[in-house]
Amino acid sequence: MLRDVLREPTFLILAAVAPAPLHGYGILQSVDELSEGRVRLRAGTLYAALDRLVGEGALRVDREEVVEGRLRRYYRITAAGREVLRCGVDHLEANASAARNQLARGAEAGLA
Amino acid sequence: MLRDVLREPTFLILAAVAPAPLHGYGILQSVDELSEGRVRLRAGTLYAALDRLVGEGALRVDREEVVEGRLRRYYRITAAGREVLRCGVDHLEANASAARNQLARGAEAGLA
DNA sequence: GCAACATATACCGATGATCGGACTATCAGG
DNA sequence: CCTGATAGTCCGATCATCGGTATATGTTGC
Repeated sequence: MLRDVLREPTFLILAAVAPAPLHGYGILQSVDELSEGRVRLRAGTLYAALDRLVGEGALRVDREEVVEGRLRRYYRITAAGREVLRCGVDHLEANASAARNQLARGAEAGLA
Repeated sequence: MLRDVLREPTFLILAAVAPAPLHGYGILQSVDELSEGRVRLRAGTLYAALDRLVGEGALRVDREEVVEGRLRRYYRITAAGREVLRCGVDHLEANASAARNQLARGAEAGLA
């Protein structure tokens, strides 16, 4: 379970797949919604990250379908992947609250 | 004010300098504390990031002192830098709460 | 006397996630 | 016809970060 850092795209990919198995293109859209348009995943980033996450055991391929002549590959989050994501959430919140506190201390001091 | 992404080290550096001007080595220690030991900045990362942030106008050199024969260069956060950090905090919190929600939806569905 | 450690900054090559785009393919709508 | 949505694949480029080295001084401990 040795994860150094979850970058934003990777973090959001895991979050997108957390509720239910989802295919690549669906993840693309889900990440867009989850981040309220702040993050637009590149196809290259997505499929590379997907391969990486499967390799690390955070995701696994659930099933493949062909819908209207187009392949859909569904990815499912693993127990390890959920743990990584949970850890990442805690991490993010800790950083956010620490930074918020630091900003408040600066404002108090009347810093530029 | 076009900031694509704040990576964790950069984010924490800004947070460290937010309350008051601080010199490089002090930032190193502050980041360590702020992140509760989760993040250990490399010297290379720090001084490169510092130069970059000054170049971007998020920080500026406040003053230089010589203490016990050693140079201390103090960095001060700018108004733009505070804005970048504030923006980053919101961003982080939004991502964290979205991911938390997704995890809850997965748990509800009894996903592995 | 000397090793080890804290303080403080600087430089450099390697790594790897992400970016930015191109490519293939099908189907719907104007 | 052409655009846009859907769906996946591949590839070179970028650049923040990593990991380590170098330089210097002061302090602590054996």
